[in-house]
Amino acid sequence: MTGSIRERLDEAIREAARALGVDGDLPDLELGRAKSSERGEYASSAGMKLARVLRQPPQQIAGRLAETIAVPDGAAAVEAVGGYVNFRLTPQWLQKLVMHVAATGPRYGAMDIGNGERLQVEFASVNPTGPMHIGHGRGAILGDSICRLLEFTGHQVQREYYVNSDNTQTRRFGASVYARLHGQEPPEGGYVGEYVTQLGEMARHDLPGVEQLPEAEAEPKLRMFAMEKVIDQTKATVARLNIRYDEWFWENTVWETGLAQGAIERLRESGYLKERDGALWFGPALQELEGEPVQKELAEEEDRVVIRSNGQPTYFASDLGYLLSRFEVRGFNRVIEVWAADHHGYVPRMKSAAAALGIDPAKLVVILHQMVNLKEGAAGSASIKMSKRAGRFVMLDELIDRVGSDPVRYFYLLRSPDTTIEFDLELAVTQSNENPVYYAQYAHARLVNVEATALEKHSRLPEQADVSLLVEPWELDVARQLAFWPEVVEDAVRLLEPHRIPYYVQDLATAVHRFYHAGNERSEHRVVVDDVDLTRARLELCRAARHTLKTALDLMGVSAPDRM
RNA sequence: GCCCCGCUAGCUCAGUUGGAUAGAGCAUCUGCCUUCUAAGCAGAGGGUCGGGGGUUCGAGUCCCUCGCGGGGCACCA
Repeated sequence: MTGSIRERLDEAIREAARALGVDGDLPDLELGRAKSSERGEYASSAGMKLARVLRQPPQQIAGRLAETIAVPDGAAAVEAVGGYVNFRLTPQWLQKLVMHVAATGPRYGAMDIGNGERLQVEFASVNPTGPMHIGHGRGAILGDSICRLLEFTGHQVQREYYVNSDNTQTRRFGASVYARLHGQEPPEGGYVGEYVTQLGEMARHDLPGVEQLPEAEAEPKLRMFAMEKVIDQTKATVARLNIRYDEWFWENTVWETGLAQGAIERLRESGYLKERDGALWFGPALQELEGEPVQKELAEEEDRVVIRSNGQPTYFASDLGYLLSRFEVRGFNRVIEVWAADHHGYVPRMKSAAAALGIDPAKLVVILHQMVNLKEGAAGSASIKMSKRAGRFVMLDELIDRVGSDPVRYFYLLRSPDTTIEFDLELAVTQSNENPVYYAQYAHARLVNVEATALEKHSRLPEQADVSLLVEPWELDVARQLAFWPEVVEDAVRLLEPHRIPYYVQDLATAVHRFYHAGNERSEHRVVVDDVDLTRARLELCRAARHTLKTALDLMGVSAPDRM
């Protein structure tokens, strides 16, 4: 039983369609979850889809499909209604599924989609000029969960944090620390947060003599010192959120290893670079002049500076070397970038750079998530963009302190990357008790508890569960939810959308709570009853649900406590 | 001005390539704890899916257009 039941039903109906004489390309028969459970769990609009090809009325086609189709394992009863073909999962199949899930345990839903593909996910790479704020938390949690999903589905994932160490921002940061060290205000465009002053104090202590050095000598030392402190803190913050990185990759290494220089050289030779106004520019449009067609998407990209007229490279130059590091030196088949929406304009530039370097731009996948804005003001109406430079932000650590890692992760993962989050810290704190994460965790804790109770009461339970005893609607409802899990994983991975997981968890937890509650209504519906066979069968269901709940929570990086 | 994202119940949001009466959580209201965990269960109210056109058997979903909100359009990242 690998893959989703949805997929197997889809194959079955396609086969039936071919048997009806549809040859050549089959249209998508749109087999998916039925909107209303009264019609079963799955439905296909195959009748309508094939009406044109078969030149028959939809109703008739659906009827013939329902007669022809061979559903694997007797998984579902098939019924034609109008032009639709509806599938209702059978109790027998659901019962068998419970056994399968209980036996598979934490691996239920895991599938080999990636075939061991080596890929890198780079996420939450913040300028090392200050602590992470709640906006960065979104990218960090999203990226981490994407990694978990990919790992769960047969990909070999490397998790990377790119430390932007060599740029105008970090130099301003160094200059700001220098100013604070000398009791001065940070320079124009510098960093004003309290932590800058603290970094200055730490430097005074840890870098003896730095105070006496002239700025030109002191600033690079202070910059490096401050960046390392910031990265140390970033590592700690991220660890609190149960986020793991394999590599903290420093930008300066692409220069020290000559990768950036090599990339520039390669582009120069292939005619993508030109000098203008004393600077070196990258322009994919140049290639077109030489008769080489350029992909439309790339051709729209404007020229970008690689080396400034003052001789300093831009971050873009580093990124060229960084591309080579990942695709050529380290040989990842694909790289997934998780960026905030304010970087969206950078996507075509990176893709065109990749193409110019001879890297398939399709292998550079960019996931954009919208911003997290601060909600402030008496009316609570003003939406403010966070700014590290201006010291106007809510630190991620503060949020974790006040709410806790699990609710924070759940809160962020619940939202699709496409929606902007208006964040109100006070509201988040007061509402954390209503965070749906507890609902799911409680379901898990209940299952653990009831399983323990069962083993306590019955010292000897049958080895094998007789799952045919699982006949109550609330029991089969749990099994039904379990049947949906693999397709949820499929969709979440294919679309790289982890937010599908918490919504599933909510549904599964609801089924579990109802199942449990049936025993509160009438004691004969409890898991632990006098009848050992019945107890054993329900225990099997508990195990199956508990494993799946735990697995889903794991994919979100959320804990599954044994008691609450 | 150009580009990207959003607009769905009072609030916060789901809704895979268009499918049959539009969903969840929170909030509000009504019931349910001597029982395996009440951080729970059952029920109720609540909607012109931002407005207007279009495409077709069928549109929250696709196209056009307008409005509102967020984010970009650097020799910042």
